[in-house]
Amino acid sequence: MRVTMHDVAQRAGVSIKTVSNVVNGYPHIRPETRRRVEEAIEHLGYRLNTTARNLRTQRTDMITLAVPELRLPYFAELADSVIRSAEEQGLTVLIEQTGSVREREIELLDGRRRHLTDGVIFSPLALGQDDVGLFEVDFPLVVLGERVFDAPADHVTMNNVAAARAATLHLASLGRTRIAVVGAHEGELVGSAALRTEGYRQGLAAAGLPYDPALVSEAGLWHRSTGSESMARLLDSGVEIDAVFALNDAMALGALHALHARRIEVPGDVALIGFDDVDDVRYSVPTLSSVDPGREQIARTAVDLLVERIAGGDERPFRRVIPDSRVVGRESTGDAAEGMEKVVTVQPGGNEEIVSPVSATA
Amino acid sequence: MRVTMHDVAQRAGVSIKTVSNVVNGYPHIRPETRRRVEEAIEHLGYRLNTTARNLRTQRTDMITLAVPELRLPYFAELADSVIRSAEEQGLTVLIEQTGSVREREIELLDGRRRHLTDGVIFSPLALGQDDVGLFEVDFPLVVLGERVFDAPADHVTMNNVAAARAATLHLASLGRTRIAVVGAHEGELVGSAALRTEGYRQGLAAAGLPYDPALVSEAGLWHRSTGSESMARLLDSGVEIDAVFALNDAMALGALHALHARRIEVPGDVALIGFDDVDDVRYSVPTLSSVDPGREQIARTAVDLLVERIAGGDERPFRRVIPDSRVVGRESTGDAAEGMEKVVTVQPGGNEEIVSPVSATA
DNA sequence: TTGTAAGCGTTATCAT
DNA sequence: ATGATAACGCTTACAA
Repeated sequence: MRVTMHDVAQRAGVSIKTVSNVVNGYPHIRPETRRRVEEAIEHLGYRLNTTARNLRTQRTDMITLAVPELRLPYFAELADSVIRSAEEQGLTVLIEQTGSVREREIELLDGRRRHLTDGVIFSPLALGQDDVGLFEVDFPLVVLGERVFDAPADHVTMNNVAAARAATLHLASLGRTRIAVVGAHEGELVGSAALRTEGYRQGLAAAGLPYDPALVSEAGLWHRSTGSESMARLLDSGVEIDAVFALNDAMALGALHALHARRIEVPGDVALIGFDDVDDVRYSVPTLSSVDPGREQIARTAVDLLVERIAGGDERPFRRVIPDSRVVGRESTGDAAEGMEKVVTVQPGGNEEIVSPVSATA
Repeated sequence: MRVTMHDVAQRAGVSIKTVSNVVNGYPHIRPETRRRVEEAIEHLGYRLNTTARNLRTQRTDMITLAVPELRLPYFAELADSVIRSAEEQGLTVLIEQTGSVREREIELLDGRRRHLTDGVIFSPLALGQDDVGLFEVDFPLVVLGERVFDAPADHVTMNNVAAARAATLHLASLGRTRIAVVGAHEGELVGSAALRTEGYRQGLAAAGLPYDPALVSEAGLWHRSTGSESMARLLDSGVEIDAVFALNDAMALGALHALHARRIEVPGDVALIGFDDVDDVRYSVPTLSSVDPGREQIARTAVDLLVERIAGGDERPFRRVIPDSRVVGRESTGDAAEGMEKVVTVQPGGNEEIVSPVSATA
């Protein structure tokens, strides 16, 4: 059988409590006692049983991160950042892939796995504003993204409208007047697509450009393939275009691919900007301008909020945090080359921390 | 306080054992009893406490996947595949990022977290053949990659030498004679770099081309940035080049970037092939030829082997499995465009399953 | 400073 | 088909 604290205690000639104290770094232990215990631990190859501790303490020191898919670079990088932040707080991260499947996202909230981790950071993609009721859960929860607002939970999101507006203005500032959008979701009122499209319209208006529906191209899932297809459709439609705002970087890379296939020069013929500022865009040909939504800050904030909730009980109201975002100009909008990107902060002060009117109930 | 089985039992007027039976789908229960229990569960909002179950059953139904970094697309995609395979077997995956830090990799093997999950799939990057002794652990372990061979554990790896040889021959078959390597590790005898460089040399020999050290460029970590720098050094050295074999895709994308920065045409002036076949390469400009090491199969096999070890005790000898790899020709080597890649399987039958001479001891 | 004993919420054994 | 009860390995009052 496995070695337990009892075995260690026996060999060291002390009680199990003393072993526990040593293992947990309790300070008031006679050096000689500590030495004997440590010797026994070493000799027997004892390992603390985390499960037993978790049961007793009612904590796991694990948190769940639920994202659609790790193969999407944005979420891989987000996961990386969350894992690092969690580690600094002594937490281990369990990753759930929902695959953007509605049932899986619902399962996540129904508490079936309530006792597996101390809390959940959840980036929904299938659920929407209508499902806001599902977010009233009895465990610590931090919501990410733009699908659901005013859920009874802390929320870290981004300044989508303002950032998209800035991206559009960045294209307009190059003198481009036929600015297309790749990745729109017709008819949607919530979510990244709706908000970024709204920002695009505001940007056009601010630049004095007309809004032309023919310039807005749809894409379902925001992958490279759909971006490529969405761009291709736009080009095949024969509409005149001199700039493209892809609503995320994956689609921007796909769009770049489609443009290249038709021997259209970027940024010569068509300027291009994406959204997310993933690692990829620094090494595409040409390098891609993008909007950095403050991913690092999102991850850190989410972990911090969750840790507060886990530790502090449920006394404070829910918060919404919006990190700073920045437009990063690279070659695809004729900006500086590697290492010399042109960076513009979107709406400084936009990261105001809004205290939600809903009070905690969890 | 939280709702436990006791509370459910009380409300349903049965014993706790019966509740447990219902929860675990034990078949021999009177329908009426089951109904009452289910009503009580529903009414009280009871959730099974996984931690308590884990303590009692000595299983967690979780496995650990330890990779260097999720932001490296290869590992993000591997993690995705592992999570999916694990899920099919009812397992949850805990991801550890080692950051290729030696101490962290050692910690992983020292069993400190022994009881957190049922087993570990480990892709080492800092440890090497000299550390093979550390792999003698008392928990189920599957090793991935090329850093360590003949460890006392199951091992899923790839046919590095043969695949690199095939990649090199693919370049030679285009009539290229000055084939460079990006990403070599001078002096190393184990690991992907050494094996792939060896395959490169074999490929040259098979094509009747001389080996020229001036064509071999180093890179430490295999990132886009280092690939770009490694390529740049090669170009700055003035040596004549008409093809490049980048030892992974990240570096290939970096190399593509460096080539473009110097207005060198791919594949016109220089043909380029990478290794890993990550999603990225299908959407770069031009699309990138690569070697698919069978990532899906690697993930599935690793999970299967681990599950066997967890379930079956330790009776069978350790196995080494080598999935099929394929050379996928795309635009960067003048091959067909999107959707019509030229695919060549490397050494069919190369996935022989070698039973290692070391017997199980775990 | 260290020991004793109760209990965390399950599952498993053995009755009945 | 169901119940009583003892573990699982740890932490934590409370005692000493």
